[in-house]
Amino acid sequence: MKVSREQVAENRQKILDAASRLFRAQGFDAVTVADVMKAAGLTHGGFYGYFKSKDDLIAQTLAFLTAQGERANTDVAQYAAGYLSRAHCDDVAGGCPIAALGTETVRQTPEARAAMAEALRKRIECFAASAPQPNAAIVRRTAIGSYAAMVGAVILARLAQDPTLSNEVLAQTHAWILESAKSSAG
Amino acid sequence: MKVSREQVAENRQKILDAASRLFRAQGFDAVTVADVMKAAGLTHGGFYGYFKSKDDLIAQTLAFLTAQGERANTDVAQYAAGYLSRAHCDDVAGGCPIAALGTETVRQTPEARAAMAEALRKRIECFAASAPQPNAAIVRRTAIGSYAAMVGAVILARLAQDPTLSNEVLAQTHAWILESAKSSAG
DNA sequence: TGTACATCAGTGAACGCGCGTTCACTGATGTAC
DNA sequence: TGTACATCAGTGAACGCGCGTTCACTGATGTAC
Repeated sequence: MKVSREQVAENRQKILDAASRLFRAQGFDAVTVADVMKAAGLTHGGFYGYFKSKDDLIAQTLAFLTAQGERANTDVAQYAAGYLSRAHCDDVAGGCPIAALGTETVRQTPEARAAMAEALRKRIECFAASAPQPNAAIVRRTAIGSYAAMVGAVILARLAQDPTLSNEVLAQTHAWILESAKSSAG
Repeated sequence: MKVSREQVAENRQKILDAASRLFRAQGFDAVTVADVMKAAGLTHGGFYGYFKSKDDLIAQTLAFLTAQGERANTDVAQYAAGYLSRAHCDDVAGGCPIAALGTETVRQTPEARAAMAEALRKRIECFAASAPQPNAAIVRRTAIGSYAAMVGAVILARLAQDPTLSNEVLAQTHAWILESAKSSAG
């Protein structure tokens, strides 16, 4: 049955919310269109009223997800403290989309990749803009190096099966980033 | 028809070789058992004479792949130069399995994850063992931080659609790693 | 060394299943009067 | 404001298709004598 226009807008959000959590938790291939619709409280047949295809859903979910991430914490040190916490590492479904889906997104449609590429560009600019250093080249280097280390560390920490090693990867990378930022600032 | 024992051993290598390239290039889900067997010059029916299941192939391919990576370059700086080169970044099919399959391996069977976890542990130990520094804590921190940054940088560089940004991520991360290693050594 | 036979690696058709996608239908919504 | 009707969001059965996996069969291998 037909539903109100407000309901339609709300349902769209619910679908994107459900998809963004499911994709991060299980990956693009393991999540079915029916899974997403069920998690949003709908049946699978209605899906194509909202999206052109599953690929379209993937692209729009990544755009939705990376747009959310922009209410940002601009300071590298502060961002790193949250990013490299055990809580973030354990929360795959609610955490950074690049750390959850980075390697598989490389093989998705150009539309899907564009969302990630844009998020990356903005994140680096955001870090660089918030640094107090006068030397722009060093600021940019620190922004890029720190961000790469954060993303890599969370992926490695999730791969490590030994909790001790996993914690060590997070903690040591965190310390390393803080030291590097300090030494290039001084 | 039956084939010689040597041929069997050779076929097994061909299957693992084909799988290791295909999985890195296309991901675990997009590659079918038939694709792998065809690339190895066989038909799909013979697959189950070699492996228990597709999951078993995945686990054994990762073990095969990470065992290969051990003929290592132990020095961080030298390793980073190759790892952060454009050639390595462009060669997804032949490059680092963690950079190609890291985020999707987190969701694979424990056997598959174990291969990656073991490779990670050995890589860190290898970097740490080759460092000249007397302070073991700093050595380990540099090993972990540098490796995280390398893995993250290649994933980010592959995600960036703009070649300029992609190159910048590789080059700046490389410079950042060299600087960090120097400043903690001095 | 030669011969006869059991073994078993490889083949390709077939299976079941679950996926993305389509579609005829339903009934609440929202518009026209 | 009330009524009549066109619209269209949502439903669930159905569709093709491709996947992982199985299996009866083939014929070269390698062993036993």
